Amino acid sequence: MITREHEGNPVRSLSGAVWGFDFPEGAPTDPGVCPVRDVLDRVGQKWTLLILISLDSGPKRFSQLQRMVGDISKRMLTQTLRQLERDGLISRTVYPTKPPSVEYALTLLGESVLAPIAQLTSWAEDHHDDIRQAREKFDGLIE
Amino acid sequence: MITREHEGNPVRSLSGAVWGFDFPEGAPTDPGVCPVRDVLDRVGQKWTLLILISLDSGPKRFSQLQRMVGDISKRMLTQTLRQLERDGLISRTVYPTKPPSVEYALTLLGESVLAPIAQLTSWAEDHHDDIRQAREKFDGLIE
DNA sequence: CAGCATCCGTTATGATACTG
DNA sequence: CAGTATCATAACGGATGCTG
Repeated sequence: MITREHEGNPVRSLSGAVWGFDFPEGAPTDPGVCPVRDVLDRVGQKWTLLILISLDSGPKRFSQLQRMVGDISKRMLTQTLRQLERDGLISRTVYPTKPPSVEYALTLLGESVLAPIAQLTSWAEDHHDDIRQAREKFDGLIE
Repeated sequence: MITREHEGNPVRSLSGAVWGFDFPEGAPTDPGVCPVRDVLDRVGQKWTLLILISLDSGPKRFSQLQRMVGDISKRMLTQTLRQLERDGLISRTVYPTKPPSVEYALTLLGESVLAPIAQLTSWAEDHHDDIRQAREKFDGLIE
């Protein structure tokens, strides 16, 4: 739900029929109350998608992911992996070898989110020419 | 394409068959080269979706949007609208009345992006219980 | 009404060094 | 190997005041 409890505020519903959820006034983007917001935020984060996509081809170890994703720092890799783990999208398994190795893998939930994400990236692929042209036109006009 | 020109870098393709694009090493998230990244960034931005959804029910004026979206500042509303206009997702029409009124509306491109976005928000709706439970479990374990 | 300019605090991200 | 800790910086976002 894109909603926020905001006592005493008038609530007007927008496109509820189309979107399947109500869309009241107040700040509909308050995280912690709005899981849609959470998901959207994750998607927008710099490394989340790259990691999920990397894991789509099977479980990977920490350093393996770091090489696959490219120039991500250990700091951001750790942070993003933790978030994804907390959200239940990936699993983390420690093998007590020496030195230790840790394996990350998509959970069923993590696999399921890749479908709608693929829709979005597919749209981007299909329309990036339109977007590029629109930008050139726009930038040409303002100068 | 989630790619970056990174001269002299070895390029390994990941899941190209599944994702419809190559996914080389280097920093695949460099904006300006990667429209997918662009779109994803927009989606993750705080107000983009709320504005697009608001416009889904028909053209709106500036102050009308500000009321609908809730507590967005004029600054952010202007900024986000400009971006969307530049990307060709919305149109901006100025009516030279006094005082002036400006109407924003979805373009065909803007309408088309709402479909994949609806997929994603729908997924979030369907699975927000799973996510919430995963978080509780995770947070319970680390304390 | 519909902005734009400015200031300023918060958050996101990166670089680097250290550890079990 | 797989992190953690610390520091620095850049991008984001909000508040306010001004203007055609």
